[in-house]
Amino acid sequence: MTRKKVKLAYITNDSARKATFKKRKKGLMKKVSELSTLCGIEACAIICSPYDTHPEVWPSPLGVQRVLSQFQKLPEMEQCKKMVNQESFLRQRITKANEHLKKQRKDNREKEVTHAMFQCLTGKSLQNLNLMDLNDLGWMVDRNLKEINKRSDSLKNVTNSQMAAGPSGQHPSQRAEVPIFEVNNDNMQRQQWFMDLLTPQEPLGFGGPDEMMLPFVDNNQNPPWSNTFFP
Amino acid sequence: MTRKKVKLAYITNDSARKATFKKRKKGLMKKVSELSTLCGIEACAIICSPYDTHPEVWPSPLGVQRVLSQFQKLPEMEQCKKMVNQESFLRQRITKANEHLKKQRKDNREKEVTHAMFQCLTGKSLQNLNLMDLNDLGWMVDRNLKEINKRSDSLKNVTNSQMAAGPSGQHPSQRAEVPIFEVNNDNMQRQQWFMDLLTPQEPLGFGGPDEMMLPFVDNNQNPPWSNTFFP
DNA sequence: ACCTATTAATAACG
DNA sequence: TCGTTATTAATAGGT
Repeated sequence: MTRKKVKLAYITNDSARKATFKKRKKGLMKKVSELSTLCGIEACAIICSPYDTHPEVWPSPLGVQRVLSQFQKLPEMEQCKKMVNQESFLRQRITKANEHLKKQRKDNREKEVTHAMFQCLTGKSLQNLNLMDLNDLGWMVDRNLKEINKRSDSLKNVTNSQMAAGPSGQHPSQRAEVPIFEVNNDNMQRQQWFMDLLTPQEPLGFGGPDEMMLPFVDNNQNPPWSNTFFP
Repeated sequence: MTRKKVKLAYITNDSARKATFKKRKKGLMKKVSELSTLCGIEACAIICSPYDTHPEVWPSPLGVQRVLSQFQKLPEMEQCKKMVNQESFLRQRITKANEHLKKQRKDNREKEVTHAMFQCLTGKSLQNLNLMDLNDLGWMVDRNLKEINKRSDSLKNVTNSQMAAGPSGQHPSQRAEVPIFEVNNDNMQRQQWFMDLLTPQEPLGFGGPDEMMLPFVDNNQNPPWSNTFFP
């Protein structure tokens, strides 16, 4: 799984499949060995392939027999209970993959909005952002301001403590307790600002028709500050 | 394999061992599954542990039986041939680890000598370097000069080609074909320079007694430019 | 077979 | 236990 993310499917190219098989068989044996060593348990692996005349085993045929005997002691029904393994295993992987996808989308969205934010800082117009973009942008700006104020407060506290310990600080009276930036939590006011800003238009993304549009924008009306992606 | 390189030994801490077991069991099953899918072969894994009431298997008890039957068809002797697996497996890993160690030492050495080289560029004296250090340093300086000249030549060629295509370049007559820096390959001359430079002293490393000495320096006499580490 | 860019596995921590 | 993150390990594709 490198150079390119591999598709989990039968490799049709013969030589590639053989190469992969050799590499992965080795890797797998190593893993079994490590698991056994690290956790002090018994385990075995058996790999049958057309590339080898007999099955490859770990740790050794006798070791395999030993492990096998434990497995075969199970009554038939117990063995069948475990049968779901295969299916539930795949289900788990699908679930996990979906969760991962969701997270990735959220991360992507955050990156997009951050990008838009920096575009603003370079003076770019907000005209090309649609309502959802502005919504997310506002949410993120708020979050950032809160973090800045939080950081600012903690720095002030440190400074104050230092001044209390040794009065070498200067102009303590100038340290106000108000946030550096005011976080406006008045949604109605902001919504009005949105309305002033928005002119009827098609959604264009940040950079005109040449740039990618923001994906995953559904057309449901999301009220401002009620985000699909955030928090 | 992360945060810290793990020692391949039984994990004595109970909770840590259990956590590792769970993670690695999952990883192992995934690996078996992938190998089977990608290469279209039959394989199975059986893991016995005190954490589970019955052995964990992949792909399913029936799948295991199928694979097992192939394995058990082997005559006793064939099975025993495979017995060496375990031992030869470990031998291979030891060999590989040693190779890795060797490579790491070489890399370390290269970093040390590079460090020394930059120290020189900041005007630091070479007095504290021993013969082997100077030897390696010289080797590396030469190598770098060669690369610089090579790069210089290729750039010149590009420029010349461009000038041939469109004569917009200027002062072509000033482009000499001599290297920017002359690489001195006369070992005898350099050896003399060494002798002039060296005064009887203990080996001190680069930065005086507070800095680490260069490790892996054996006391055998290496003739200049006949390196243990390089190339 | 070896190399290296890249992804995957996972140890430690919260 | 679960999720996160820094780091190491596995390995796909290329030489």
